[in-house]
Amino acid sequence: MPAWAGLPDGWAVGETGLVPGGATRSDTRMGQHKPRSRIQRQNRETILEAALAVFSQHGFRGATLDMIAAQAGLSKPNLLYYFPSKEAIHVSLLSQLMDTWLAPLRALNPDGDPIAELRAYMRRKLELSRDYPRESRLFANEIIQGAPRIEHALATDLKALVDEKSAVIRGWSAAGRIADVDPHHLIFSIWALTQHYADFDVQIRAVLGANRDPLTEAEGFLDRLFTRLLAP
Amino acid sequence: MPAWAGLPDGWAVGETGLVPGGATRSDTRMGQHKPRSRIQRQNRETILEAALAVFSQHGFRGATLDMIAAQAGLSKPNLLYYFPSKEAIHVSLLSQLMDTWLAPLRALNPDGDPIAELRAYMRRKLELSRDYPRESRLFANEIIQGAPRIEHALATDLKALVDEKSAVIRGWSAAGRIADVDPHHLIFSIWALTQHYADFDVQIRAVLGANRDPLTEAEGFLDRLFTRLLAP
DNA sequence: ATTGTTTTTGACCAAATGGTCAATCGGACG
DNA sequence: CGTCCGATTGACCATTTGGTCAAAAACAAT
Repeated sequence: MPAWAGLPDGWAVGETGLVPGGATRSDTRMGQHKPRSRIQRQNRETILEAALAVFSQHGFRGATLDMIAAQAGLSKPNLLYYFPSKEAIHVSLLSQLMDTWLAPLRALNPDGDPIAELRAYMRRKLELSRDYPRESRLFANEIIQGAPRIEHALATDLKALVDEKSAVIRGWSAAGRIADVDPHHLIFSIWALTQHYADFDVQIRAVLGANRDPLTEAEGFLDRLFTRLLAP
Repeated sequence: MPAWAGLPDGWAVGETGLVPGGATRSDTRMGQHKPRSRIQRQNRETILEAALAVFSQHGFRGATLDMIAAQAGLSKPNLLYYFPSKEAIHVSLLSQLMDTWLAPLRALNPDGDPIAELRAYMRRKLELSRDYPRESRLFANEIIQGAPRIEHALATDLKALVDEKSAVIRGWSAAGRIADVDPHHLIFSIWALTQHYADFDVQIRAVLGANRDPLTEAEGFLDRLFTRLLAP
């Protein structure tokens, strides 16, 4: 199963999945690509799971269809029976990822307690780093290389969401309920600090040495950090 | 010229540069690979500069010798006259980079004012993100993919340096001159927050929209953040 | 000019890689 | 049992790519 199964999700968005067999779906309603057979869903999931492992570790170009096929336990032509191309697999992963990735920010409740809400947001993002490091690295790889495949989503969906939540945070500042910090950079700092523990995992473990638990320690550290930063 | 020319550097370390021509250096002292002709130094620099641009944008496997050759204005066989392989170019870049990258931490002065020292460290790292984003991304690419080529340096050189400076910071905490925070995670937070502005540049600009200057804003934000975090 | 050395490159090569295709397999159903 | 259709794959292909090599330029020293 895909790693993000059972998350505060919402599917939606892109999903560039062309149905195998080539034939156009007889379904008239647009965007209704679901009716795949049991075995099809199964294999698509297997492939995406394998592709996640390979893409996140080697990047798009570093990954080969053979690697993904081997990891999935399928033949290469069989991969291409379920996905039209290597890029389609990649895009499919990215579009699923976006939702999972933004869910924690979506959940920021304007009516909750400001500091509690922001700390909860940070903690949820840290949980993603702990539980879904491969997804984090897949995303990081894409952004570092200039986000060729998701730049548009960043400038539209992501920007809209961040702007919306920034307004909320600005309101909290104005009301004196949290310190007066730039909301955008506050959000960036949450991203940076939490994702760092997934993306730079090797480095962190190399520096800390074995028998220390980076993610657990991070929780305490970051909690203190944001508490101090946000105190009015 | 390489982008990091004129930095608080120190060369040293690896430098896996085999001298073209195949002949062994007559120099008896080990590690003395320098005596290259003017044109050789020139072309090696041109190649490394081009390779930095290409590797940092496409990752190791995403980069091709043809891209690098084109960027450098040289023929592909000519590249391989100056470097034995694609990997040698990459390693050469990484080993130079390590020094530049760690210089700011090395400069942390145990006898200075704790908060001023740590803020200065943060600011120097942020300057690296502003002035050498390609180097930052090259490094990030390598770490994300498991640091296959520099894991050893991380576990030895880097760990040693961080441990050393951590002891200093712990001393400051114990003396009540800064708040009691875990030194390792404090350093990680500086890395995360500053490098994020280089590595995730596209995302940040997409979210902030044009006509905002991320790096300048970041300086103020981060200064406030660390001031609040470290206040005893 | 002549000779010797360093640089440069066009032509090639073998391996890797994304993708195609015709043929085969397998199971559901009549 | 036989038919049909989705699933699977071995063989194959064109292109890309890291790397080689022998020959040609450049250049230096006499």
